[in-house]
Order: sequence, then C-alpha cells, then structure tokens
Amino acid sequence: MSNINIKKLAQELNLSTATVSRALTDNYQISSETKRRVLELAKSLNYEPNPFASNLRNQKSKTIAVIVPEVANHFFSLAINGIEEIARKRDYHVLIYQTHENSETEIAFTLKLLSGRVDGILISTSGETNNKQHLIEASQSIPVVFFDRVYEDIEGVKIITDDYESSYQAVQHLIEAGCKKIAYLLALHNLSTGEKRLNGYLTALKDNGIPFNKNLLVTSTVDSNQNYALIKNLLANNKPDGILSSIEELAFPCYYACRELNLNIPRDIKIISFSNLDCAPLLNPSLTTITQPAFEIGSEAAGILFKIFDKKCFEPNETRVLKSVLIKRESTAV
Amino acid sequence: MSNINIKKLAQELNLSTATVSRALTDNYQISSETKRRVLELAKSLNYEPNPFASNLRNQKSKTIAVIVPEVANHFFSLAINGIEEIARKRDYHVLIYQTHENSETEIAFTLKLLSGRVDGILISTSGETNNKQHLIEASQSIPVVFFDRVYEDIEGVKIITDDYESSYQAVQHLIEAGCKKIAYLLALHNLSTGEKRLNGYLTALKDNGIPFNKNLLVTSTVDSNQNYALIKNLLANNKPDGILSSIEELAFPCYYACRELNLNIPRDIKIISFSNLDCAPLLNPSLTTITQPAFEIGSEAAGILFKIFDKKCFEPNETRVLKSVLIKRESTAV
DNA sequence: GTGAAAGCGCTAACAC
DNA sequence: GTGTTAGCGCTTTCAC
Repeated sequence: MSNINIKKLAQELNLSTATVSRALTDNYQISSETKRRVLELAKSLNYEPNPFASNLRNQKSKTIAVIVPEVANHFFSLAINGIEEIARKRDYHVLIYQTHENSETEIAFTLKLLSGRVDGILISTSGETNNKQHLIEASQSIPVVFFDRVYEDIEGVKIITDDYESSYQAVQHLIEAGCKKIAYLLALHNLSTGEKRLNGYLTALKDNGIPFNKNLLVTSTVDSNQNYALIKNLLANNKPDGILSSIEELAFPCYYACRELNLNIPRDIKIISFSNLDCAPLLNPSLTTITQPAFEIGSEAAGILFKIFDKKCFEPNETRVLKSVLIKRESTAV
Repeated sequence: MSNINIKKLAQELNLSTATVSRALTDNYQISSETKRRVLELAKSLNYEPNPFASNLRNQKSKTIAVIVPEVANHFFSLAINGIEEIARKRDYHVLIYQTHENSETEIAFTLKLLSGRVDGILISTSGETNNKQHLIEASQSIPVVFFDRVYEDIEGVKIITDDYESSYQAVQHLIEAGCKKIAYLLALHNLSTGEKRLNGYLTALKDNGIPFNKNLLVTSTVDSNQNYALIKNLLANNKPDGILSSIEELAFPCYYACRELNLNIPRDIKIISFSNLDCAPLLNPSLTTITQPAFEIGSEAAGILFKIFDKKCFEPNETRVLKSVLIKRESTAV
C-alpha cells in the first residue's frame, strides 16, 4: 500500500490539504500553476488516493456487485465480461459473488451489500426457492438491476430475453422436423424466466394439436448426477423423439444418455437446448441451440445501472427484452 | 444503504459508541447483558457496519483482487470459482479485473490497486509484452500470488502446472500414435509458462530423433481471425500430421480449418490441446486434451494468499506445481 | 465495564 | 486562489 497521502503532498508543497485535494480533482478555483505542481509531485510519488477515505466521505463506492449462480458457466461468464467492460469505462470496480444456486447464500450476500459497500447490484437470481424478500429489500435500498433470471412480480429494472418466443419457436422447429413426442427439461421453474420457457413449450404443443404428456416433462435438480439419471430414464421409458432443454447444463447429459442408450441424434431423437456453448457447432452431432446474447445482457444491465446512478432516462420498472436466436444444426436435422 | 450506524445504536441504548463497537466485536470487557442488548437491537434494525469506515480505520479491506486476461474462458472462470469459494470462507470480497491480454490495462489495474483498496492480488498475467515492472512494484507493496501465467524471473509466490512435462508427454503420445510432422501452436511465449510448454515440445522431438522444423511452429496472435488464417495456412502448406496447441483458444480453429480443408481427424492429422473445455469428450471427434486443474489452481492460489495474510508457513518465493492430466481421446486415435 | 476523545484520509462548507 | 475546520463511521487508547 502506498502510504503517501494528501497530507504529505501538502507538507512537501507548503499547501493545505484542501488545496491539494482540489488540485487533484481539477477544481476550477485552483491556479493552473498550483495544479501543475501538485500533479507533478503526486505522479512522481505514485500517489493514489485512499479509496476508503473518499468513499466514506462521499458516501459512494464506485463499486458494483454482480451476484450470479456460477461464474464457471459460459452464459454468466459472458455476462460478467459485458458488465466488466462497461464498468471499466466508468472507472467502476466489480465485486463477484457466486450463490451456487443456494438461496441462503444469495440472501446473505444481498443483505450484506446494503451497507454501502456497493453503489448498485446486478443479480441473476438462483430461483432455487421462492424466497425473495431480500431482493425486495435490496431494491428498495440501492439500485438493483435484475438480468436473465428474474421474478416478474418483483418491481425493478430487468434485462431479459424473449424466453416464451424462443421456446415456442424451438418446439415449432422440432415439430416441423417431424417430432411427435417432444420432451421438455424443466429448470428455473420458480422464476418467470423458467415459467415463460415452459409456456412457450406448452403453447406450441397446443397450437399444433399435440396433447401435453406429463411423462415427457422432466424437472431438473441441482444434482447433476441425478439429472443424468432422470434424462436416461426419460429416454428409456418414454421414448421421446425430441427434447427441448431449458438450460445449457442439461445438453451434455442428453448427449451422454443418448450414447449410453445407443440412440442416434438426430435420427432417433432430435435435441435443442438453450445454450451459449461455443462448441455447439463442433459437437457430434452439432447442437441446435437457442443462444442468448449473454455479453449484451451483461453490458445492457450494467449500462442501465449507470443510467440509474446518473438518474436519467429510465423507467423505474422497465423491462428490456433482448432477442435470443435459434441456430439450427445437425441435432435437429431431418 | 442502511443508514443506521453505531451512533444511533448507542443513542437508542444509552451507551457510548465505544461500548457498542466493542459489543459488536465481542470484546471480552463488555458485560454479556450489554452485548445481548446491543446485538439484539443491531439485528432488529438490520445494522450492517459501514465497511469503508472500518477499512479506513483498520487499514485493511477484507477484499482481494483477481486480475485475469478474460473471465469468459473456461480455465479462468474455473480458477475464479476456486478463488471465490476460498474467499467466501474467509468472508473476503473478490474484485475482478479483465486485461483482455492488454499490457497497458494490466499495468493500470495493478498500480491502481496499490492504494489500499485490496489486501492482496491474484494475477494471471497477460504476457503480451515483456513489461513487468508493475508486477515487481505490486509484489513489493502488497501480497501477490501469481497463478498459471507467470514470469519465472519475478520473485513471488506462484501456483503453476507441470507445463514442460505435459507438453513433452503430449508430443510423446503423438509420436507413439504415428505422427512424424508435429506442429506446435505457440502462445504465451513471453511467459515462462509458454516457454516451458515449448521446451517440452522441443525436447520430446529431440529425444525421439525428430529434427525441429521451424515451419511447423506457428506463433499465435491476439486476433482470432488471424490465428485461424495462420492455422489454415500451416495445414495447407506444411501438411503436419500432428498438432499440439499450447492454449485452449486455438483448438476450435484447428477443427474448423481441418473441416475447411477436408482433413480427417485423426486419420490425416492428430490434435492435442491444452484445454479445460468440458465439451472435449463430445466434440467431433472427441478432443485429446491436457487438462489443467483450473479450480484447484484458483483455490490453491487463494489459500496461499490467505496464509500470507496470516503470516504463516509459506516461502516468500515458493512455487507450487500442480499436475495436469493428459486425456487421450479420438482426436489422437491410431 | 463503560465513556471521552482522537484519528484513519479525504472532501466541502465556510472563511478571507 | 487558498486555508481552516468539521465530519463521514468506525476503532482504540486512555481514563475512571
């Protein structure tokens, strides 16, 4: 830690600390000669202002927090990438918190952050439980932007994608490719994100005159081994000819299960997954995906947070919807 | 921000701020009755201590910084995952900075962090240039742990993998699979990480009596389009029968280039890449990888940083080497 | 066992 | 154009 502070600069230059402070912030009152001297000395001594002192004094931290389920998930790491880029442009610092889909952890993080440590929060909630009091408290206390994984019934600014439409379109694509028994791998069902994806599936079935079969609906868990078992079970017992996976994490287990059961994709079964995997085109077979604009979601979310800081042009309950894109590949080929 | 502070608690309870502060930190001098009253009120008012005030007073931040080239890279996001888990156990906060392989950015971040904002830094350096003065300055000023991408000639604690051995073993594997013209995709060449990987390649060739052919050595750039062109060029003009890619980012371009040139992997050419891609087993064909223990690198690095904070059992210039594992798959099948 | 008071480093009102 | 001073919220020495 550089232990050189304003006081020392002031002594050295025979100025008051106030003048030095003003010179450093380029205050108009200070003569350019004084500014020059101060800046020169500061530079030569590698002076860096103590952030905690100014944070304390200014009641702002120039820091934002990002709360996500997992950083080691391509969607979230891309979103963080987008967030970080915007933050850097504004000279803001980015704190990262992982909930590992655990509601308790999310609650603890969120409430701890209301101590002034950050000026705002970007959160993609775990949705593991329906407990959302902490989110309400948080957004009443500091600016919060929700992204991707949101609760519709919580007031606040939200950046989401067109989950319903994407899901609907995916099912439509499967049907057009000849699928008659389309399974759905359900996740995020406590969140409106998950709800909309499910509704897209259900409505598309209905619109095509296909009755809903509850045996084709598999609810995923937080345990990846169990998910694999559930999927294998689905394939073995219910023999769907199409699968729509509502989250990326379930795509690989589908592939592995098909291999294990000697099912050929796409001949025996066609697969689509919500996914940001950049290896989708290189898989065997290449995977048809609904790809969310993850980076843009992050940068949009961060951008709007800064707008809130600047108190300009945003609706207090604005929801911004970005479009995902359905990329058709071999896994749904006819 | 919760605007309830020690002063208000003190007023409410007819105590001094000093007593309240001591009660909150469970100081032995305070009667248990007083502690009970303080804790109760604090709890009921959702009191959270202002971190900047205590940071300023205590001259510590309970925060660490992680500087990486990219968060949206599976190796780094896994490492961050490991770091975050350890940090959380110690109730530390984690700041994330991305350099995008840009040396200027790395320098700016590093030097800014020496203002007391963080108690320590974990860094995987970009190595884009040979400029490393900032790293020396940083580690002289606060605890720094280098991980994966390191300079051997900078003093400090380092967590790395067995780069030389991994590379050597990979080439050996290619040779045993029948390769005679093995290309090497060079990256990180300013870093000892990159140097060791290259040396493993060179030595393995030599030990097998294969002369080094400089046309088979391709130096990657920061521009992915250019890298793709370089690889395609290599394949078209020099017709290697094996490739060792020293970074994950070049594996996909190899696959695409082979497709473009109608080269069959592994019949015409065999491929190994340093990689943490979890889709490696599902690629077409599945990819033989040297997989680094990314999560463990992160958690080890964070663990040793906390040991430094605790001033116990570490060597000031300790280098800890974790083992990568060569996972043989179809891309190098005979 | 508790309180008074100083001070961490910075900024901003209020002087002049 | 510059200086004096108070205070952000917390911790800790010193006093009693």
